[in-house]
Order: sequence, then C-alpha cells, then structure tokens
Amino acid sequence: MPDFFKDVREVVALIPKGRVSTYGAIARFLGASKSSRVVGWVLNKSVNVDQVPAHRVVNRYGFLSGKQHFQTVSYMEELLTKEGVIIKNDMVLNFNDLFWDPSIELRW
DNA sequence: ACACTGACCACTG
DNA sequence: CCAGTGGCCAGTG
Repeated sequence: MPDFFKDVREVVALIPKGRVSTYGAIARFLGASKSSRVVGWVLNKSVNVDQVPAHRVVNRYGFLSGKQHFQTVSYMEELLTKEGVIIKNDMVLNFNDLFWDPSIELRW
C-alpha cells in the first residue's frame, strides 16, 4: 500500500465528528507534491474502509461532490446529518464555521 | 510509452 | 465578478 494512501486516511480519520474538511486543505497539509485530485481518488478507493470517514470531506465550496460514490446517493448526507451537520441542496450549511483545516488545527 | 480520466483548485482576463 | 484554463499525479486501457 503506497504511503499517500496511509497519509490521506490518517488525516481524514482525524477530522472531528460534526466537522468537515476539503480535498485541497488535506492535499496542502500533506505537502506540495500532493494534489487535491489524488486526495479525492484515495477517498474513492477508501469507500469500503470503515475507519475512514470519507463523508467528512467535501470540496472547497462545501458541496458534497463525492456523494455519488457512496452506497446510495443519499448516504453521505445521512451520515453528516446524523453527526449534526445540516445539508441543504447538497451543500454544507454554515460551512465556514464547520470547516476543519488540518494545516491550522494540527499545527504544533 | 501514451493518452485520458478524475470525489480538485488557483490563477487569469 | 464571472468563466475559462491549466496544473496536479496516480490509475487504467
């Protein structure tokens, strides 16, 4: 298993319940060599991995761009709603407040 | 080896 | 303030 798989999953696993992060934020945190596309791709391959809360990762506008890749198209929204995140028209409400940026939150 | 495809994003005009 | 564009990089055919 390539390292970046582990890296991405590690960061995603750190996103607190009820918060969301973005592909770009994770990519930047992992280093300039990583692209946000690759982050999305890793999550795509991680759908079946329970330990990775892929539903907490959205694009920079708070849009649920990955919902189509879950078991059902409403599953991502269900999970987030269950955690207290309100979704309206596939968008995270109050996204700015819920946004969790690893390069800020994980700064030692 | 080559071209194309993404759960993306920053920059430009 | 937009829409367009180009870079990003791993996988797939």
